Amino acid sequence: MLSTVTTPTSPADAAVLDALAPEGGRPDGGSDAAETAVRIMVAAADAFAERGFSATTTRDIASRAGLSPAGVYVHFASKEVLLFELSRRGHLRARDLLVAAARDAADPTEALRAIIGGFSRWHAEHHQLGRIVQFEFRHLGPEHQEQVLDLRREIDGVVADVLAAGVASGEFDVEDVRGTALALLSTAIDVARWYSPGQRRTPESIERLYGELAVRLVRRHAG
Amino acid sequence: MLSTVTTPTSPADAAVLDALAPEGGRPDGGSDAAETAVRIMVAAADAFAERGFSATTTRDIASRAGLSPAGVYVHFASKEVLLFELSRRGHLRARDLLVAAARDAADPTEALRAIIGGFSRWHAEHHQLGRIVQFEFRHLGPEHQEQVLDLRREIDGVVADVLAAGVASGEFDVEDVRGTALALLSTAIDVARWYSPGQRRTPESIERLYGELAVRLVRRHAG
DNA sequence: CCTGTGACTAAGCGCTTGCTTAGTGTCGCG
DNA sequence: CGCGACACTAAGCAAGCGCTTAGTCACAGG
Repeated sequence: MLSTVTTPTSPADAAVLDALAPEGGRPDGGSDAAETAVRIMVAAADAFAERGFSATTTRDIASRAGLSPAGVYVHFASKEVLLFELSRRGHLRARDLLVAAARDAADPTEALRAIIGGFSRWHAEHHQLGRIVQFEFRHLGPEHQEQVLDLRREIDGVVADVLAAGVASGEFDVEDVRGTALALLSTAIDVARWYSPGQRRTPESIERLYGELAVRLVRRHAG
Repeated sequence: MLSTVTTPTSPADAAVLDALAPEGGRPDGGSDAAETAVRIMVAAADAFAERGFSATTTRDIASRAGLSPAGVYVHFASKEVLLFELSRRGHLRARDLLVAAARDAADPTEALRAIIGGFSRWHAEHHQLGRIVQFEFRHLGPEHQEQVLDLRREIDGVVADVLAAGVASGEFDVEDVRGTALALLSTAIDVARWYSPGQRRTPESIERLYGELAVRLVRRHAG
């Protein structure tokens, strides 16, 4: 809702760590260098989501990660590079989620429900990372913006493809495919802005509602 | 005028000025003090929308407004107060727009089309102010946040009321009124994030599409 | 003419910023 | 043991920050 207050995000959610950790399961404890890098990323994700990129100091990130201010620079060349790494990993995870959901669905209707519901749920569960991904984009340097834009175009493409497939099969009745895709993505993305944990709506209920609304929006009107 | 070098205020849209200027028409030229205050607000809106609140310096605002750094403080007590004034005026205009659109509509269907279409168009035309209103909220002090929240609750209420009226009249088929209102507001709000002038989509086409999508989303399914 | 008012500037204060430098402690390996 | 590699810290630098202070200037009222 418009009136939802953005509460300070609680530190070090398992969800954030989950979305940042490397692909394969850790064999034992993991190397200390890589572990520290992840701890810095989690700390930065917390701080950026709570205060925004520009209002976050490197000292704040360092102390949340249990390091001295200089310790961050052993693992990341600058605050901007740290933002880019968070943004890149966040986009990758979100894209993989969408691609898998679209691939596994039986028909365009179920595909649309799965991708919009899933994307909405992702922005709730990973609302810290989601905020960074969606709202701190402008603080990336030009070449990092370009790399992120490539990933965004992939995400847009998945949604547009599902809509086009539904129109082709006759399940959907959509005049403006790209405009409708834009509106659907907006509902999911905006979840990251208003969601905060511990409120009435859960990621699961958001997934259900938003998946259903997406299907309602595009279905052929039998009347 | 790319070649215009000496203009202190860069983009300074008429749209921004329009949304910030005082209610009544100016009798003659307007007092110089009030005029300067508006010039500062326009400069700050430009800068906040472009770089974000924290990345904007008071020196940047001052130079865009053609003043020395100290000149800003004659009219505004602090950078935060300036943000609040922009946020407050932006919310007021948006609220007035919604209330008027809902009041003037013939039935709930047309009311919904008017408020969601109009709100979307507003976020395109005033995308600078829209970004500040929607995305810089957290940089307000606690009591200023509270004042803005009151306005947001009014805006939420207008949408929920229209949906409830449509359900009552039988025009709409909506299971979760507040959840659907949330999703509809999200599409409109998110326009401020992605819109930029000079692209293919115009504020008018956005108004038409998003108004129509809103109606599609809630209409009774005759099948 | 003098005086008061108020918009505005030049200069700068105290502090914080992102990041660097020089050095410390601990480790694996020969 | 010695040695290099490397994660990490203490201290600090240059630059920039929000905002203040002391004063200038144009002008209205008398």
